Formats: sequence, structure tokens, C-alpha cells
Amino acid sequence: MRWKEIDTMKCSVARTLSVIGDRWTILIVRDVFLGLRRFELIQRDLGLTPHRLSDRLRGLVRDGILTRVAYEKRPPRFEYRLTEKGIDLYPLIVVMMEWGDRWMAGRAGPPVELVHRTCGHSIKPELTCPSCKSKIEPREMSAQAGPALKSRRTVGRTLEQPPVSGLKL
Amino acid sequence: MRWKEIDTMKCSVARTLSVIGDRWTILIVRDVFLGLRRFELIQRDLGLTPHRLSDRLRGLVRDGILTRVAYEKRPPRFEYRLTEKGIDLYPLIVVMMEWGDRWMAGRAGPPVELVHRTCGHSIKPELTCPSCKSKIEPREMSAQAGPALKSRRTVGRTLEQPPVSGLKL
DNA sequence: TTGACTAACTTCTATTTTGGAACTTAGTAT
DNA sequence: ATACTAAGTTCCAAAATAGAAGTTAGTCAA
Repeated sequence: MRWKEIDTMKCSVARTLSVIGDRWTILIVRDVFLGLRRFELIQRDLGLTPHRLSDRLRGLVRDGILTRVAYEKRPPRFEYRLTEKGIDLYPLIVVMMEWGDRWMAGRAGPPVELVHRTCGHSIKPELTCPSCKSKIEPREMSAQAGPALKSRRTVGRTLEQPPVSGLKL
Repeated sequence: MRWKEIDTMKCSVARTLSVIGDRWTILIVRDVFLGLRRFELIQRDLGLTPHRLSDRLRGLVRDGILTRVAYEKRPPRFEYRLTEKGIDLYPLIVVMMEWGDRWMAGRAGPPVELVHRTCGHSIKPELTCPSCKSKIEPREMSAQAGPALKSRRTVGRTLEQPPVSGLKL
């Protein structure tokens, strides 16, 4: 399968990757979250070529993650802002950051901390169940076919790892 | 900057991407979560070439996300299992899935639903603040320098989008 | 004991994507 | 007129990925 066809998969993870799944896109979005909204600043921060950045920004605008806004008429200058769709990528950035903090940070510790301004604490956000309000552990979850996949009944029981291989999915 | 040097950035998001940031890796991990643990099954599900899959699996084992376990001696057969480090990628898969469900699912609706077996409900997990227990909205968060980045004080106030550009970070 | 089949790969080559360096555009500032 | 800036584009080389075919270590059926 070619990468271009990835969004034809019946899988929301794959479809998400079709938009933000290349090398630099997530880091560009992270930069915009952190306040770097202009071409030159992002380019310098990430150390990528103008060509690549230009391409990625065009893609992000096309896909509705960013908008290109003139912040100055003469000379013409532009900045990139997150749309609602883009802002909604925040949890993704957060969980990537948490995983990196836990598994990839050296002894120096995490480079960045998150602060919940509402309550004032420095926190590590957790995935919780909106129904029973408890923290979600991976082994407590199952996946089942949703509206768009009625044919198969059970898609998979996540995270059971029996010694045998008799999976049939 | 070359992609190989990406893990030298002082950023947990970048370091996470250095492990799972290429085209197929996340989808491979997703498949293993869903119970597809064998080479051939994953290959068929994703439609990628054996070469590519072989490469990626080798990488995932090297990085401690998966382990390669013989489930049969003669003939020699292997399956791939998630390590704790790999299981800890579950929130990442979940938030990608949620974003895809919200922004990329057609009118057919989400392909897959998550069930919290503990409470029995079909749910959409939410990021919450472990301190004040409320759901986290992107605009309520700030990022600040952590242990490994003491020099700069404020890394960025996330998600404020003033009309002007006077950011100095 | 040959021939077909299977899972888990590897090797080779063509195509696509990414990276590096230099150049362009539309201005301002001296 | 000369230098400087932000936001790019163009061109070519290098690296990563895709497609097709071949390999290894076995089982199974005739």
C-alpha cells in the first residue's frame, strides 16, 4: 500500500496519520502551540529547510489544521494560527510528551512541564473514563466494531497476551 | 536537521517521534494492540511489503516496544508482544483514534468503539487533571521549563492567539 | 521423495520523499 | 544604491519506501 492511500483505511488512527503522519508535521504543530507562528521562527527552531516547511505548512492549511493570516500588509507578512481542528490535536501532543518524558528523558528529567492554569498545579494529564471517572489502564479496555464496521463483531480484545497464537480476527 | 538527529532535541515530543515517528510504526503497534501479533497477519492487514515490516519490527524490538517470542519451535515461528513501554503507548493510540473519529470519519461514523470493561460502557476517554479532576481544555494549559530546561523560564503559553505577532519566546 | 504449502523473512531495483544550497520577491532602513 | 528582512521557490543529490522476486526451515499429502 502506498502512503497516499492510507486515508482509505477504515481506521481512525490511520486517517489521523494521513494528516499528521509525516516526519515534521507534529513538531510544526507543537511549535505553533508554543507560540511560534511565523515561518522563520519555526524554520529556525526545527532546523528544517524552507522547502520542507513550506510544503508542510501548505498541507496543514489545506487540511484545515492551520490558517495563514496576514499580520502585516506592507511588506506582506504572514503567520499561522491553529484552527479548532488544530487545537483539538492538543491531547495528542500532550500524550506524546508524557510518553517521551517517561521513556526517553535522560536523568536530566523532562524538558517541559504542563501547568493547569485553572487549578494552578503542574500536572501530568491522565486518560479517564467519562462514565465511571476512573483512570484508564490499557488492560481495562476493549475495542469493538463501531457504526462504520458492523460486519465484524469484535475487533479485538486489547492487550490480552495469551501464550498461544490462535487469533483469528 | 536530519531525521536521525531528531532525538537530540530537548523535547519529549521529538524524542517520542524518534521512536514511533515514521509512516508505519504506529499502525504496527495498533495492530499488535488489536491482537495481530504475527508477521504475516500484520503484513496482510497493513498491505506493506515484508521488507518494510521486517525493518520496522526490528526497530520496535531494538527500541524496547515489542519483544519477539517463539511460539513454536519446529518449524520456527515467532510473534511480537508489547512490552510495558509498548503498552504505555495505549493513550497515544486512543487519542489518535478519537481525533480521527471526530475529524476524519465520514458519515458512516467511527469504525471502532472503545469499551471500558471495568464499568461496561462504550466511552470516549478524556484527558483530565489528576489534581482537580476536571476535564482538560487546551486553553487552560500552559507549558513551562522543566528540570532539563531551567535556563528559559516560560516556554510558551499554549493556545493564546492574540491578533498581533509580538512573540519573543 | 517429490511437489505443494506456510510463516517469516531477505535481496534487488524503481519510485517517492527528504535534505542542502542557492535564488527570488516584496518590501523597509540607511 | 546597498544592505537587510520575512517568506518563500527552484534545482539537484541523498535517503527512504514500494514492488516484485527469491530464500529458509520446516510440515503435510500422495
